[in-house]
Amino acid sequence: VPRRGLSFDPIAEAERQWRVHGWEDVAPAMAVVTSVMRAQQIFLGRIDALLRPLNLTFARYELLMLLLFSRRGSLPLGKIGERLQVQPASVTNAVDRLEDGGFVRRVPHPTDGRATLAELTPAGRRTAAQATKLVNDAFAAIGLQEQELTVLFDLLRKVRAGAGDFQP
Amino acid sequence: VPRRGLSFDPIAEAERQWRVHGWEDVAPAMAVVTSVMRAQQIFLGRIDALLRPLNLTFARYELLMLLLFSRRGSLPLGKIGERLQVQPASVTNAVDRLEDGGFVRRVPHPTDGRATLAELTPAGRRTAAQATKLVNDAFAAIGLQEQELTVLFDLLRKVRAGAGDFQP
DNA sequence: TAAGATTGACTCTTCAATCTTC
DNA sequence: GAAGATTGAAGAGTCAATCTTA
Repeated sequence: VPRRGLSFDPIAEAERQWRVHGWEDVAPAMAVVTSVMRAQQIFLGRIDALLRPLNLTFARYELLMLLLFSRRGSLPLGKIGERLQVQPASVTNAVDRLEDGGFVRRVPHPTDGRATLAELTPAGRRTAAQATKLVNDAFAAIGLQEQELTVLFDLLRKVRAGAGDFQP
Repeated sequence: VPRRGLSFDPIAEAERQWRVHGWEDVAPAMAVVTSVMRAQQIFLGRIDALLRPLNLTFARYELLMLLLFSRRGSLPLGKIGERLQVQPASVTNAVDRLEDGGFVRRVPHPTDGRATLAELTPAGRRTAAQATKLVNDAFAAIGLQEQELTVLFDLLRKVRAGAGDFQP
């Protein structure tokens, strides 16, 4: 997305405004929240654009990779939502699309009549590998050094843990 | 959102899987991208929940604050989109809702017949102040120290600049 | 009763097409 | 023709309600 860049950083400018208006104490946190929002928008836009030709989105790609890394190439939908930290409705939606694309099959759970498994098809396996090549290029293009990535990850991990996302 | 936390970090687990499957070189970047996605989800969920009683969302709140910080309390919709880095359609949508809520008025641009201004109403000014109290609490609850926030901001700024978001 | 999954209503986002005015 | 704004369609997310099975 070659949207023309601004001649200044709008988030830095917003932080300045917060300070000017007497909220110096929360200005840095505000800037961080806004930066996270914007970074997410950038990442998602890039990756979704890359994956579009494969009939995938980042959300569906994550689901595909989770299945690929699973022992049997299949998982109950509930387990998927738990791992991906999304609502059941989102899992249903993503699996619907993946099934339409022929990447996944719904299979009844062998022992629990309430549950459904999403199972990778051979096409799903192939496409996951193909998509990973594309996505890896996008990851590499982030432009941070190994150590910076580690610091960034650790800080965000602290944020997530603080929000009760998992037991640290 | 008191969703029960997992007993492990699903993103750290995903990174481990990437390493196991031979993508050690991109695993840290993958973990960062996923962490940003998740942090955004957390922030947005919290803030939107806080603002819901005021009939605001984070997107609308940002627009309100941009107007509040502007010289005249009004800006052309195009300028708003540029500053907030969202599409024109998103601005139209947000202004529609804010207008429904009585926080903003559409006013014809005095010199350019094509353009429209969004102008704060007195209620909009009051509500913006009220919302800021709530949002500031959420910001303060991030749980990072001043210096950590600075480091986080700088790293994300580098990511944004690398994506061509603005001229560094 | 509770768990697993689905559905429908709603919000926010993007994109492409359109309309008016410069 | 190009800029500013709006519209409609499509995707993904939330929540609340529902249906089936344990």
